[in-house]
Amino acid sequence: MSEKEIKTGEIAKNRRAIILKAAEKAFAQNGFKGTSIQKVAELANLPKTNVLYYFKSKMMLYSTLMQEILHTWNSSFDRVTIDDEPNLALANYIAEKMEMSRLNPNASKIFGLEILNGAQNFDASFKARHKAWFDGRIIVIEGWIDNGKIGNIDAGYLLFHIWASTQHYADFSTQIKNLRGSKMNKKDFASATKTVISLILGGCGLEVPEKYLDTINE
Amino acid sequence: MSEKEIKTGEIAKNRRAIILKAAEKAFAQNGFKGTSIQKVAELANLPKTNVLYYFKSKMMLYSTLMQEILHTWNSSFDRVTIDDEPNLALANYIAEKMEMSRLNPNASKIFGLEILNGAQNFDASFKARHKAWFDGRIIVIEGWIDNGKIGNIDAGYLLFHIWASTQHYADFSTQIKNLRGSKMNKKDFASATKTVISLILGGCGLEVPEKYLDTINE
DNA sequence: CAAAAAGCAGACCACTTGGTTAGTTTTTGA
DNA sequence: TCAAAAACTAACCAAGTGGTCTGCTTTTTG
Repeated sequence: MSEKEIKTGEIAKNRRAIILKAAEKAFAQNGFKGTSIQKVAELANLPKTNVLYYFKSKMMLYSTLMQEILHTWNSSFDRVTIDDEPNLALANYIAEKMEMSRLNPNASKIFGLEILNGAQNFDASFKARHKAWFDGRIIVIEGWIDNGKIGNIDAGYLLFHIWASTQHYADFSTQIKNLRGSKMNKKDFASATKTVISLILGGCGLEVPEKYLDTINE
Repeated sequence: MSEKEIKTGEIAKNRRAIILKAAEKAFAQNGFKGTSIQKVAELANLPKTNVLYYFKSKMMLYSTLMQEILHTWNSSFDRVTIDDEPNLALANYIAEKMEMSRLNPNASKIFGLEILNGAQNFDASFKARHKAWFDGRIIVIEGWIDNGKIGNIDAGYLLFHIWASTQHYADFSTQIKNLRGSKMNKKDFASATKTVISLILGGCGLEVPEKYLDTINE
């Protein structure tokens, strides 16, 4: 347990977590190129060399963080089949994505930045898995269309639409805050989630599941 | 016509345009911090000092570019009133935004990056104008709701939804290309535009205007 | 056609960058 | 108790950063 392996002691785990948290904040604001190790170190309240002690390079730090983020990217929609009801499956997926934007905006931002600047740091294997997931979900949605559970719509654009409208609440939180006058709280997110679900399901000609229906006094 | 003013000769205009084009590309990929003057110079095929001859600092270059981008941000929706038909007004707005994503993806990306990293380079006056625009549009949409032209919906979230789903096609073009297997062409954009319009208008309970209806063989 | 203005670009500067080395201090487990 | 392992960090380095200065060339203009 020495030399080149990742340290697993208590202190190491702790420090690595602190550094990753700081890195998440930094990378979310300025992307990979725009973030310096020094900046991460400051946010973590550690000397720069300490950061490099735990992560051998900036790239290694970024990759580790990206790995962690992608682990949290799973959702119940992964396991939806043609036998499920599209309105509930889609509504749940949207709600999950909105919750992700609320609880983990920095992870969303990093993911968004990464794609925006060309997904240079996604390896081929991830891209392939992502495409396989996408293709699989398309098949399910098209199955719903075929057996009349949902109106005719381009399944790919529908997925893009869902990603866009939910991720927006993380990526553009600054703008939203400026325009609304204050940061969105949990209740606001619940309300926004209902609106997004209502818009998209309505657009697909689906009924909104009861649990996502608007309460009367809103 | 000397000393400190902006040069207005033919060569100057030409060079400034070339540099701005290069800067747009560079900033769109890596944001303000992540972009070096050297990189812009390379893209413009000019020595670094020549870039600094026309723009006195990196910040000045970025500000000029941002100013230009914001000038193109206007749309017919700015002038929509409560007397207009919401379905046509919204459909046109969505179509315009999609066209912007198609023709000017880099501008969209820079705008998105700027907001994502906290809108640090937007001055207070722009933020105020933007908020005034937003508030004005909210009033129009709520007017439509009040006189029954459109179902009850949170007007702010509706606008966010439109921005998100249209801007997505610029910001996430890399992902879209990877998943679809090829870059979206003009026809694909037309199809995506129809889908987005159909989703959002459908979600609002509005009829899609004839000119944005899907053709049969799609 | 010459003087003035504009355009151009190499040399240079202080500072920041990612990263290494080498040595010290702290923790841990037999 | 004490040596080995882990944690830490100051000093340092080469390369890249934004930006200036200076002097040359080209273009414009009276």
